[in-house]
Amino acid sequence: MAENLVIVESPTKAKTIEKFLGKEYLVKSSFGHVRDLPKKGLGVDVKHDFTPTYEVAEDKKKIVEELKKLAGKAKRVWLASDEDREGEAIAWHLSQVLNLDVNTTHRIVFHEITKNAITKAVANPRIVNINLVNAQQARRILDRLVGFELSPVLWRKVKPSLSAGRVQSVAVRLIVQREREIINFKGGDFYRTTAIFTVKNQEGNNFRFKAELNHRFKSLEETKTFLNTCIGAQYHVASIEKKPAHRSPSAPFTTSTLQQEAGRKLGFSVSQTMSIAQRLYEAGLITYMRTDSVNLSDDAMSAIKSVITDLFGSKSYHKRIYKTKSKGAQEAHEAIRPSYIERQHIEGSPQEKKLYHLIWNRTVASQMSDALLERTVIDIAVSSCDKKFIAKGEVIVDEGFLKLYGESSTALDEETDKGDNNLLLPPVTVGTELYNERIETTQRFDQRPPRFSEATLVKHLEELGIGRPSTYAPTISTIINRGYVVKEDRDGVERKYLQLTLQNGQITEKELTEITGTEKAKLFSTNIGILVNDYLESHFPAILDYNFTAKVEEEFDDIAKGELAWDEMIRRFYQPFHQSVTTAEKEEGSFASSQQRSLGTDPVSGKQVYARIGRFGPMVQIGESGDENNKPKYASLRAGQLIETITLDEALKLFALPRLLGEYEGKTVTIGVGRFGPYIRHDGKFVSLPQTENPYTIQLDKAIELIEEKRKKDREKVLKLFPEDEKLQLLNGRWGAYISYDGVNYKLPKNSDINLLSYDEIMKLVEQQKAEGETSVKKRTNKRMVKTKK
DNA sequence: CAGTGAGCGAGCTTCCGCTTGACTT
Repeated sequence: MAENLVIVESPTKAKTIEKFLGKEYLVKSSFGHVRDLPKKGLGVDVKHDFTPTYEVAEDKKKIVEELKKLAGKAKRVWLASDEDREGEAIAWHLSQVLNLDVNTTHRIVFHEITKNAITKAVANPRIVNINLVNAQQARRILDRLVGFELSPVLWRKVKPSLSAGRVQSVAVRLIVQREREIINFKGGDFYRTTAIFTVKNQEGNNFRFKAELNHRFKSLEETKTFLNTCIGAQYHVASIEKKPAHRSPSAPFTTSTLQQEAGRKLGFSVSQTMSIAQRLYEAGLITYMRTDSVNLSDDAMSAIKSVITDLFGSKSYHKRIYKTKSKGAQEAHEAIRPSYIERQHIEGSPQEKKLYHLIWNRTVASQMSDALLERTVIDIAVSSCDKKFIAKGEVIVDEGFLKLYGESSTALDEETDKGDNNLLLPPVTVGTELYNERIETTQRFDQRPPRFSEATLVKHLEELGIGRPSTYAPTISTIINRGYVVKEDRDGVERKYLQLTLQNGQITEKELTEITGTEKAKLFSTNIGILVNDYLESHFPAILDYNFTAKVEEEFDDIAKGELAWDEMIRRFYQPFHQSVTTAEKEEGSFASSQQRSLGTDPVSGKQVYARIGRFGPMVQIGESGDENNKPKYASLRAGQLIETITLDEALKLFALPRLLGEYEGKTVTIGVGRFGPYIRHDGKFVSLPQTENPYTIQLDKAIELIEEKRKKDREKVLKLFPEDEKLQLLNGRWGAYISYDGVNYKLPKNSDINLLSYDEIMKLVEQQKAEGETSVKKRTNKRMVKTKK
């Protein structure tokens, strides 16, 4: 029996450490926090010094029991949870549930998993730092008070089951505010001018290159005037400037930067990145994936040095120590890096390989030399005016770290519009005459602010110090599950633009079209997200303040230093906060109806048209609510439509469907639009409208034609019927024949001849598959429940 | 794949941070 019990947070970590410590040490994991406030109810006695009630959660009871048993047998227990606020609290909770004396129990920490660090830690134990624990308690209690007092206000004033919190509500606010910036964006247009020049090089060949005019024209007239002055003009090199430049590698990955880069370079979602990283971690291939540290252990540093020297030579090595820039970083771990730098390639799924490769490259590149560049700028004078064309070139003199890790634009938010950079420029001297092949001026438009992707949202939250590495992915899930935001692709729209070309002394004008505003996997605020945000912003501005977290973090720091009592801090916060909750609860009426937007008057009835959120979601309404004799008409908004931006025309269109076309076979024919697009409804059946048909103008005869077509298809679908039981049918589907019984589909064995199968044989197949299905039915209903919950 | 657009009816929902499962498709 081992005399020493060491408790860490992660089971993977436990396995690794056990190897370093040897036989006398048993290393176990607590699987994170072991106790917490109760799942239901506030769990904080606000009347008595905010005393918290802690409980061991149902799913933690087993592990706590096991640890208790082992702790009882061990001679000495070492609490080795992470070296940060949460880790210290885990150690303290452990001491409480395991009945250990908190004043004598050994507390050890290490922020890298190396033999050296661990033996050093074991040699230098301390005891639990109660001030740090208190800072965590304050954090936990504050979050509980905010979340569990604000959410019920939303249930009463907006809609049941909604939620609000210090982190999620600010995340939603960022997205809503950005959407408003986009709505209010008034971009102008301008004309950008480029020219193609040629010059003979030393070998006598023509060298072509591009240059851009140092002026953007505001109108078409100005543009034309300029082009006219260029007819017959001469061009020569006015000046040449060569400048060395350099680029440095980025720091090794933290959780947030890994999520951003995996999103940009590999197209992974934030949660995808985390679960792939988790697998790599559990396989012992990378260090811990939830970290805010950019630090590398000494062992790793020297391994990186030798790898670089081996692969690229010692000239490519450049030792660099990175410092974290993110607010509130706690740095309990290392940066995310390969566990063994020597392993450049791993076995695994394609995704695992890609992510590992990204981590390996980033880590090694972080210790490599700068990339050296030479930037050349050539100014080209125009004989007929004082404007200049500027040709820019960039040549890489020494790749440095770029050998491994390609340029990553730090400004994730901005679409890169770097213009045209030539890789090479001709070897010209000042005064050289240039031949102008063509001048092209193109209408361009100011860019609206970009929408958030998952990764750019994480980036902004991190910059504000809001949320932790372990919560970025769950926070995104929460705001999507609550319906505050949706993640989707949206089609762009066509936009026309002008292009003028001057060639051979002739100016030609062309109108071109492009697609603009296409969005892929972006976060869009919904109507309910906007409404909840506006409610919280107006009633609880202090919580929604982007600096709220930063401010309370300062106080948590004071508590950690022992300069402030945690209950005193909470008291000061709670008094005004609770007051604002009480005030909000006293308010009468529904917030949603107070936010009703008037769109104008309906030209048919002359009544007002409104948009707002109703009982069943966002809608438009013609006429006044509460008018008993003249009830208003209602129509739901379609997916993607916002109360804030819907126009009168769009609103009126919503009332055009469902449309009654007439009767066929004594039953009405109507046109509607549903989840899968426009449809014809007749005799309880639905027929999808093909893309070519317009639901607003289609006529009865065409609809009947489509109904008959569908009937014909359905008839062809039926391969065989059975007189024994009309619920049984053999049908022809996309993947061949199948059985349909009582509305449920079943498979036919491959290569079965449907003409030979008897009724009894087929029913046997149905019974068989029904029985097989039983086991998976539970799963299926589970899935459905999750979906409806969303 | 409807159309709905209250107010006496019962009880529930919710936070943030630590950790990994348990299911298949």
